[in-house]
Amino acid sequence: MPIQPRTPPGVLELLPPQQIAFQRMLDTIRRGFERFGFLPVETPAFEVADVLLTKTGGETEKQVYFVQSTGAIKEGKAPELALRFDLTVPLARYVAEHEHHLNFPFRRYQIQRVYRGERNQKGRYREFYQCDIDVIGKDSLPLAYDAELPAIIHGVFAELAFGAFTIRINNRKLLRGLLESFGWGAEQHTAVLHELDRLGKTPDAEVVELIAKVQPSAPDAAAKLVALVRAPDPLAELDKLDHPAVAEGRAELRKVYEGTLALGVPDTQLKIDLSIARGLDYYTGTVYETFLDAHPKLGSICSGGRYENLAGHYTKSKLPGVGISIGATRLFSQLLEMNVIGAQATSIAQVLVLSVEAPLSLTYAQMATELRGTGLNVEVYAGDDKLGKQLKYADRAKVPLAILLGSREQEAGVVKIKDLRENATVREHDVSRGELVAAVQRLLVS
RNA sequence: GCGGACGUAGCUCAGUCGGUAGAGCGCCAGGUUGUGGUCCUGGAUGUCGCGGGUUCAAUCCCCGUCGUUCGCCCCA
Repeated sequence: MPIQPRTPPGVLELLPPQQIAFQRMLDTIRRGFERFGFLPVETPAFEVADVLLTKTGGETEKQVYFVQSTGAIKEGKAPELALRFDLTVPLARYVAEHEHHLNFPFRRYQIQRVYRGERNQKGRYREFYQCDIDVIGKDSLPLAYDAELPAIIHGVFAELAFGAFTIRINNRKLLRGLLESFGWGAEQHTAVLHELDRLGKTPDAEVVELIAKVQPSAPDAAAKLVALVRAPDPLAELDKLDHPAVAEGRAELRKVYEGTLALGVPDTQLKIDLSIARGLDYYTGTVYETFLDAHPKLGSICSGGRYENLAGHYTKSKLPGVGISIGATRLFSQLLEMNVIGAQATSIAQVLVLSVEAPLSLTYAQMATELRGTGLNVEVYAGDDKLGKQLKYADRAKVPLAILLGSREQEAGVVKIKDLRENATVREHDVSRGELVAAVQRLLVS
């Protein structure tokens, strides 16, 4: 009895047409990152457990997969290794470990899979890709880098062409100052920011109630806070507030906003939004979220921010950074489902050489090599299946062109190029053997 | 981690008030021994998610389990 084949729950495994589309998406992201000079980094899927878990508190730890050798299991030892649950913690370890070999400000990108032991649900995977870019400074990092990241993201999503999108930016110094100006202590900030982050997903009135619940001392303050955050020009409102932290955050936010515009991001796609708080409390300054205008329900498809000290657990050096991350797996699967991403098959091969007559197989190989020599992807159909079957294969594979050469063509000194594309006006072209490559190239650009 | 819904062919789903199952699409073959995507004809495929219980008899009722899915928590 064979074992029922099945994928483990919570993974996205694709058939080739979708895999090609996904790969293209990652390629675009990679190109976008490299255009700004970021350097590639890869780290292992697993880390030494205590190194990985230093930074994290209860919530994350519950989601970590531990890796254990069979020997250690037999001895009842605690697992030494654990799978990474994001790329930021491995980056901190990487930078701390290789500090003296890196060139600061260190600009790295990393596109790899991460693992989380979550209860699986739609759009929540246990294995998924993150595409991270971060800039790490030594001792300090100019604010100009905070402005560069949205520009990179803008470039990437413009090229991905998933439709109109908006990058929303905010500043946590400003938010904290704002909460202080309300007289609220630092210990309550995280809880309030967490509720504030719901704006946009949850009705304003409800958010007011939730904040009032966390901060019951001042019931009307919650409403005032939400009104301020939702104001059409919140920075102008904040100018009226005389508070040092608010002033500092406001100045940073303005500088980042203007810096990003200067890098060519249109102001229609970059918005200051004081409701963007981000759940993660290690962000200390600028924070980002990105939304597709036509699909607000997806939530943020790309987010990040500034952190004052990346690797405090691993080194005494002060390493501030700013980074942003695209959750590629979730984004891809959701866009695929909504038909934003074309699921139509495209073949990797541009040309398929058919086997019309077995004795000519060496000629087929020669033609394929010739075509590959010009940079084309070429496949040869081996074997003596009927032509109909070979063409059916070509059709399903969505190969644009098939090459036919039998004794009939050979005697006439020609090669037949069959155009299999839907919109082809001329289906078959007889060209002389010497013109094959040129003819194929001409057909492919048409 | 908590609560609800669902689980029948490769896919989408129908069905049986309890008597071991069907459609469409897809797949394979032929019509077309040098021509795919259209058309016509024929064909194959299911331990009715898994385990247990009730029953003469369970795909159907009950319990458990696994999986999927929706909401909450959290997050990409």
